Amino acid sequence: MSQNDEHDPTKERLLDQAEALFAQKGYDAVSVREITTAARCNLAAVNYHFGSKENLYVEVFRARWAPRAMRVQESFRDSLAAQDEASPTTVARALAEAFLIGPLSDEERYRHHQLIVRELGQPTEAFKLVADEVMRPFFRQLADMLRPTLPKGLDKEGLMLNILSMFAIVLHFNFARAAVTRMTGREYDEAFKARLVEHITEFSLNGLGGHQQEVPR
Amino acid sequence: MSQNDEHDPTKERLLDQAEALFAQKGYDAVSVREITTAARCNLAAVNYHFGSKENLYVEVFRARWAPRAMRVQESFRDSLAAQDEASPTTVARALAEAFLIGPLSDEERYRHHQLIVRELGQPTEAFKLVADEVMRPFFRQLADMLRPTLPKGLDKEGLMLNILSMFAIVLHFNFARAAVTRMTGREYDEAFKARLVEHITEFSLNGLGGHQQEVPR
DNA sequence: GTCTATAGCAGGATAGAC
DNA sequence: GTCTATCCTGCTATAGAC
Repeated sequence: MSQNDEHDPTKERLLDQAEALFAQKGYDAVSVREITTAARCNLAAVNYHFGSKENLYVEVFRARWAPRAMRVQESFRDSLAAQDEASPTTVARALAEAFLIGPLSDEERYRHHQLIVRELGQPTEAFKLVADEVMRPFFRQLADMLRPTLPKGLDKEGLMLNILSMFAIVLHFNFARAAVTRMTGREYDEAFKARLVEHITEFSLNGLGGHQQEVPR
Repeated sequence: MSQNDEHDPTKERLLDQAEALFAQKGYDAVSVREITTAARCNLAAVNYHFGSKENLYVEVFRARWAPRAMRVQESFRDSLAAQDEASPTTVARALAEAFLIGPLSDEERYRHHQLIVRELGQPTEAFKLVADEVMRPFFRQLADMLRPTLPKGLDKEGLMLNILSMFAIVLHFNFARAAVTRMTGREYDEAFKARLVEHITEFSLNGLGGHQQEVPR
């Protein structure tokens, strides 16, 4: 915590296991004992390295969650850069791809979205970091990309609402897997994820309206 | 629990306070002591009336959450019935109105969405009830309404994905108030909720595409 | 930096008086 | 049906040996 922040193996293991458990069960349902056991270290290690359980939670966001969010954003920008222009179509598709397929493993994606959705509904100390250093800059980029291509009548707030809605869908299909599987009967295999990317792209562009035409790639 | 299920005042107060607290903090962060104190009754009352804390949680969904979901669905059907036909436009608008304005007080809406989103992300015993008795029948109704009006090329699964996406947006704007307020700078007053209904209707119909034209009422 | 041991308190649940 | 008293387990955090 004090000087050599990275590469203390115990600290790293604690962050890994804490993230997995906080994501899976939520902050209150996880005990420090559970974390230290999973990290194969001593009970006192959390307090030694992070000061408190709460601090460890915030540190999970700083040291694990936020960097991973950056990887997703980079993946998004990369697949956009491969396109000729940033049309709403390419932006919507790149967004869906980055968040549903993207650079993360299934396990990482699961953790990532469980953690953020919990923060969205019930913000804690970690939310400042999430909002100010991750969401706001990314939404600003998206707004800058989309603004020139969308109708003039759309004000700044309307643009933000559009972005939030696209996000809502992407988050939901990652977060509510259990419910989606239950309602569609489909597991989250590669085929279904590809199907979801198609759907999200299409819905983000045309809503219920435009299911006739193909979405250009 | 055994015979006269309703109208035991203590039991009712327990359900009310338990719901409020579970919604606000999540199951694990709430203690039985906290609930019984808020309900102005004895610590032992939870175990007497519900057998256990976990059972009380499930009972909150059965006796409070599900009936309220039914009220929202009725409100949706009522505002649709006032329309000439169930076009995608009227369906989308009625959905947004039912969930964002609808028959619920702000407090009820808050509880309702906190509880369901928690279940969506991390299903418990209560999820069976939510999925089988509330979500699935409602989605089926929506599908029946929308099917005749949408393009023929849309298969059953595509229709379900569209419905899930509309839901994702509606849930998100109720659940992630804190984040939405942070990103837009707007409080959830009547004006903003009306704005959100417009946005959701428009986005559900046309996505990013159709912001030029007005949405007919 | 990692360990053991333990303080100190809060949790769910129950027994039994009323 | 409601209460008090209490059991027992588990929790976070810390002190101090190594």
